[in-house]
Amino acid sequence: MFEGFLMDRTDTSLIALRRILRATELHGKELAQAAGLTAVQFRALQIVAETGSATAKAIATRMGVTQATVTALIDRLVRQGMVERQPSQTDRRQVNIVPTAAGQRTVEEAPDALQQRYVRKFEALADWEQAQIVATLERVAAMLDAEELDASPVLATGHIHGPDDGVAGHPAQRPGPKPVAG
Amino acid sequence: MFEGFLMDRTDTSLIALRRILRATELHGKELAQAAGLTAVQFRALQIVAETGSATAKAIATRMGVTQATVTALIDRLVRQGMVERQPSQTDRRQVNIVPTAAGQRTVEEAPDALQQRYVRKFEALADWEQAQIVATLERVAAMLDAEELDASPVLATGHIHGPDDGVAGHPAQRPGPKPVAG
DNA sequence: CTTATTTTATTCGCTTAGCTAAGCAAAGGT
DNA sequence: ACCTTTGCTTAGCTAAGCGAATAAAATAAG
Repeated sequence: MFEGFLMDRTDTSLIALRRILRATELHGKELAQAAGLTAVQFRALQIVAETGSATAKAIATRMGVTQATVTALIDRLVRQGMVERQPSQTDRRQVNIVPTAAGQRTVEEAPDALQQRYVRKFEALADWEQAQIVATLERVAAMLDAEELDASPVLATGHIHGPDDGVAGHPAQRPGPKPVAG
Repeated sequence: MFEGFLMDRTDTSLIALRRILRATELHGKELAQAAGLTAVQFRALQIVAETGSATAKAIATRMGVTQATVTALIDRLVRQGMVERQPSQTDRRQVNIVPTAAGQRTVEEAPDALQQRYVRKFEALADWEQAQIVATLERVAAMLDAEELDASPVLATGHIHGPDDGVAGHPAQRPGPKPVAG
């Protein structure tokens, strides 16, 4: 290959990618700060609020962590009055985590500046431009995640999709992110 | 999913974005696991190895955390034989963190599967496709990060291409993202 | 030159987040 | 009725982060 400029383009794309990551990373903190919760807590609350109720298992799967982690996480959310535990009647092993009024409000009122900014700008684009962006993003995503990899719209905070988006699918592979050992 | 009517293009693009984030997130763990370090540790080691030496302050600034955090982080890297502390002669307050041979090797040999996969696929694309991807990614990045945002190629780890690709630059501004409160 | 201020790193105590391993209780199978 | 799986919790550990309090060196004032 012509090392010269071909390489340059690869670099450029990597850097753009990095900017995207960085922006989202910072956004997470920003958003959590505004809501008075940590990013992880907010994420869990979001999942709960999205469907109105979720089991610990479901949350763990969605977040890619173990149940034990979720237990502690929910403890904190309960302590802050964001969610409540409701033992399920259909299956008494399970516990349904439901948002409190405050929790629901928190999620709904979260500024989510980043996404709003993005959405605003995206929707201001011409039709063909939008189409092109979608096509490219999907292509890049495919290049990165190689195998299929559950892409539930976790980024989507409020509004976006309807209330009862089943979300069911969730191959739930990736049993545990298995982070490094000590 | 309900791509039918509920899923407009904005949604689709957000989901693609989310896939990209997710892939990178997982990649961080993967990479760290291969290197025997956590993602954060690896990142710090990377910074140190990049320039051959860095003060705690510099690392803190680059990573956007406090010095206290860096101290503990470096402790762990020292314990693992990845870096060493070398008191500076020019300014006896500061401590230069330098990589050990093992640490240097670790950074250089890090597989960085994600990036390699991406680069491989990217470079297999037709010329116009590459150009289009670059243009779109930059556009999206601009939509997301709005303001300035030091976009140094931090993603670039073992870096596929040549040994001495510039990379130097690093404005090293970014006074400190002042991460979320606790 | 002496004193005050700022800078750099560390230590201490605490919180969040993550894991594994053990355990209990409810559902299901055979 | 007995195992087995499933769902959640507890307990104990590590990593990562913070702020506050030092300690020591480098600067700035005086």
